[in-house]
Amino acid sequence: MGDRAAKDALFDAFAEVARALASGRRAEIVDVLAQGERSVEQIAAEIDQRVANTSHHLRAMARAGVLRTRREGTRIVYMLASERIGDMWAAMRDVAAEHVAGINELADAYVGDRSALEPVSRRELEARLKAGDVVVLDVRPAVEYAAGHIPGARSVPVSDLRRLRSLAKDTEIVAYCRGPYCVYADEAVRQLRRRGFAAKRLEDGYPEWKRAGLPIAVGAGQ
Amino acid sequence: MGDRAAKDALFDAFAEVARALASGRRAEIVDVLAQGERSVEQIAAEIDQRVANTSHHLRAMARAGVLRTRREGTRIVYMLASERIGDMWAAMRDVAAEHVAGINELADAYVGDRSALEPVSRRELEARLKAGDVVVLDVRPAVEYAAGHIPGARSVPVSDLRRLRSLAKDTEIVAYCRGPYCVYADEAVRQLRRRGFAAKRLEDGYPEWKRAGLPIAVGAGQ
DNA sequence: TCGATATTCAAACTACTACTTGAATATCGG
DNA sequence: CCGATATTCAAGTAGTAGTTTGAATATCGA
Repeated sequence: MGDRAAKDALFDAFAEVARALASGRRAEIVDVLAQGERSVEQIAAEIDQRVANTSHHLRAMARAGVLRTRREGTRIVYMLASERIGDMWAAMRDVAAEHVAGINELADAYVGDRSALEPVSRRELEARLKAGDVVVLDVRPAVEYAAGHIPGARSVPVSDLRRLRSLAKDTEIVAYCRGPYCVYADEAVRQLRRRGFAAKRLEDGYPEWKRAGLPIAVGAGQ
Repeated sequence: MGDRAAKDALFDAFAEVARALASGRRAEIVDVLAQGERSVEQIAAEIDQRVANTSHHLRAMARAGVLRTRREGTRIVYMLASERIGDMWAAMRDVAAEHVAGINELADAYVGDRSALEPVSRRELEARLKAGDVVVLDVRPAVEYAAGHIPGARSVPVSDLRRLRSLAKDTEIVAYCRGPYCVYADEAVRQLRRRGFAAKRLEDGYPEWKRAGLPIAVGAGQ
């Protein structure tokens, strides 16, 4: 007991969890799976990688314990092993946002200039939802809405946004999507503003809302 | 905006934070620094590594943003960049405890058999501290006690435990140390029991107590 | 300024990791 | 059982990480 070899082995095991997220592509995978389970092919498409390479990453992560699989007919569906993985990913992202030099420049390069988008905090959105003076749009793909969304939000994937007609010009709109580094809500807000609506984005996204213990709704509804 | 290269760069930056903890030795370093700042030499001693190698790890971690340094005369003192690093380490450890196959066997191999030690939860210790029917011992080195401890706890490093005299045989003792995988409290409980005391250990340690937002005290006192 | 102490650098070796390509395996619908 | 689809395996390459050794640098106290 207490010898160096045993201690090393224990901490190596802890480190394996970090190693499972210690590559940009694997971080992307966790970010995608935080929205819900996906097949290998879907994940490969989202992270812009070959299927074989994606499969390799997925298996490694599953071996490390952070992912689980389920068979669905001919395809294998991967998912986060538990919600605690999402907590860890959020902690990691927050640490990066706080401490990694240049992360803001990288974020800007990816999401573009956000200064005009006036992000709304969770707390503020919660209050305004209660007051009922805001229309909330979930601009993620419809399957993600169905897997869970903010109660009262309407599902309008960015791709369908043009078809949106039934909104008074004077109602204020808040759009949300996958998280702080997701561009769907940005795109939606820009488009809505061009059409004359008063639109803002939620500062983060659905997973953060859920993680904060705020009420959620599930199903295709609305 | 939104192109693959920018997205890859952003997520690579997130991954760098994970990479900073993706080795057993670096995980040990975070675990040590969660107790308070340390010089390179002290850290090297705690993780049983050469100073040069330790320095190498420390610099890499500082470059990634998870550590900060301070000069103190001839030595460089390293510390966690912020408490959020500790949160991330805790999330990582919890994920490992929940999902990594064989982690319990590795932990047993390191800390020995704990089944007889009857760990006490934070909640329970809090209640019993309020009721005043328990003696709490902080069995970490004295400097760590001084950097922060549970209010009302008495500082008795394991090495000094033999000298402890002034305790009635019928008072119940709860010992705590650095965390769930720290062996000081285990050793203390075993020793106290051999001497006829009713001793148990806190299930985790001081950092978890603090992270849970429970009251803490600072200073050499008592 | 000089010696002692603490830390970092440089070079070298070994081992591992990410990604690609092409083949192999498993399931489903007919 | 067969073909089509989805996923995984195997082998190879290029690049990166962990550790060791010995030298270099920086600060302090005299």
